[in-house]
Amino acid sequence: MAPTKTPPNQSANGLLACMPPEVWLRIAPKLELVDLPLGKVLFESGSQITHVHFPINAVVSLLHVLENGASAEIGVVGNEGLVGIALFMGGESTASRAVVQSAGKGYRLSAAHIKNEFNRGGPVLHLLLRYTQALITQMSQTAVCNRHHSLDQQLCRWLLLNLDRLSGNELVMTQELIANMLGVRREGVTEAALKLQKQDLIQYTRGRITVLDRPGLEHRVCECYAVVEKEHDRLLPAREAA
Amino acid sequence: MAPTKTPPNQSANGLLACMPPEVWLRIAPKLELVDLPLGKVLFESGSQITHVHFPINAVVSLLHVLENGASAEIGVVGNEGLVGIALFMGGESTASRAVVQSAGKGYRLSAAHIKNEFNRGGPVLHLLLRYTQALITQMSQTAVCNRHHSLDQQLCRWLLLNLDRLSGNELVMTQELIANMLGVRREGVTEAALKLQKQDLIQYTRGRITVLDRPGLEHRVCECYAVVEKEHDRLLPAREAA
DNA sequence: GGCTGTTTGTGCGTTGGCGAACATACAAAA
DNA sequence: TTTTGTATGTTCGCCAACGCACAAACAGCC
Repeated sequence: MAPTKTPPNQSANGLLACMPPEVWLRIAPKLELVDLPLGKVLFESGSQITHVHFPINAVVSLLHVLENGASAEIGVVGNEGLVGIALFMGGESTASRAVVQSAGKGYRLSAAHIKNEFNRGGPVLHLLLRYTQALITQMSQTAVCNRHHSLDQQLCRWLLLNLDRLSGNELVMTQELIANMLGVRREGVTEAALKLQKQDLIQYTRGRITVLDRPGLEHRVCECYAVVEKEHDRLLPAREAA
Repeated sequence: MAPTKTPPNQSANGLLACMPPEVWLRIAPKLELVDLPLGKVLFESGSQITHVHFPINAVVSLLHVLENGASAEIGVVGNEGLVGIALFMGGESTASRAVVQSAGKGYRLSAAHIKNEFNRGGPVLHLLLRYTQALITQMSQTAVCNRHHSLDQQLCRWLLLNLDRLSGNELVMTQELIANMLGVRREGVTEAALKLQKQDLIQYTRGRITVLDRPGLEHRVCECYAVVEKEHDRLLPAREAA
C-alpha cells in the first residue's frame, strides 16, 4: 500500500475543533503539520507574520521585549488557541514575539488562507474574535498581576497556566527561562520554587518540574489564574474536552 | 425657526472620521451625543455592555480591578478611539471597567447598531479591528512597563498619553486618582510629581496639573510611550489631524 | 575517572515602593 | 471668619525584589 499523508485531526486543537464541517473541509487540506522545537521563534516583534499556528501539544509564549532586552510574558497559547492573531486583526505584525516554550507539534496555515477564511465572515470570524478577546483578558490580567501580586503567586499562576496546556504533570523548563517569562530574576524563581518544593507541591531537577499536588497549587495561586480560565470558558464554551 | 438638533460631526472622533461616506450616512442618525462627566462608569467588569462610546473631548480609562479593590489601568481612550470593543469582539462584556477620567462629551451607539455595522464586514470591520490591535499593543506594553520601569517613568508616560488626548496642556486630576490608575500608592505619585515639578516640567495645585515642558517629559519617559503611539499611527494612519 | 558546561542554591548589600501615621496647606461652605 | 473637607507633603520602619558574586550539585562527554 502506498504511504498516505496522515490527514489533519480536527480535534487536536480546540479552535480547529470548533470549525463547522464545511469550513473544515476547506481548511484541512491547507494545514501543514510542523515541528515546534523548544525555542523556535514563530514571529518576531515588528516583523511580518507569515503563518498562524495552531499548537497541538506544544506551548507557545507571547513575549513583549523591551529595548534593553528585559521581557515579560503577556500570554501563553496551547492547543486551546492560535498564535498570530495580528494576521486577521489587520496589523500583519505585533509588538511582541512568539516563542515555543514546550516542544511539540502544531498545524500552520498561511497568511493568505487564514485571511481568506476570516474575511468570509460568519462563524470562523466570530470564533477567532472571541478567542482574541480571551487573549486580551489574559493580557490585562497579567498586567495587573505584575503590579500587585507576589512572585510566589505569579509562579503558581504560571505553572498552572502551562500545566493546563500540557498532557502530563511535568514541565521541561529551567528556572532561568521561567524568570524570563515572568520578567524577574532567576534567583527569585529559585527561592519561590524552593518554597513550593518544601511544601511538596512540586519537585524538580535540572530543568524538569513535576507537579505533585495540583490542588495545593490552586490553593496558593492568586485569583488571576481562575479569572483567565473562566473568561476563556465563557467565550469559547464549545471547546473540545481533550 | 424651530430648534434643530445639531448633526453629529464626523471629524470629532478619529475612528468616525475614518468611516466611508456611505457608512457615515447610515451611522450618523443613530449617534447620540452624551455627556461624559468625571467618574462616570461606562461599563463595569463582567456586566453586559449596552453601547459603544466614541469620545470627543473626554478621556476614558480602562481599568482592571482585583478582588481586593486594587486596580491598574490597562488602556486609555480619547477621541482617537472607542470604548467597548467587547461588543463586536463577541464577548458582550469584559473583565475590565471603563471610567471617565476627564469629563467631556462623546457619541454613543447602541450595541445593536454597532454590531450590525460591524457584521456587514468591509472597511468598518477592518477599521475597528485595527484599532483593537492598537489597544492590545497598549495593554501589553503596559504590562511590561509595570514590571520593569520606575514609577517616575510611568508617571511621565501616563501624563503624555493623557495629554495627547486632551486639547490644552492642563489635566484636571488629583494625585490620588493617578495613583489608582497606575496601581501605586498616592504618596509615590506625590514624590514622583515633586521631582517633575522641581525640574520645571510640570506644575500643579490641588487637582490641576499643568505641563510646562512637554519635550522635557518626552525626554524623561520610558520607551513605552513611543512604542504605543508609533503602533497606533502604523495601524491607523488615516487618523484625522485634530 | 575527570573535565566542562549548565543548573540550582546562598549570601551579601541596595533600593524602590509599601503601609501607616501625621503635618500642612488650600478652598469652598457656613 | 471660622469650619470643614480635600489635596498634598513628609517621615519611619518594613519588605520584596534587585544586582552581584560565588558555591555547590549535577549531566554529559571525552
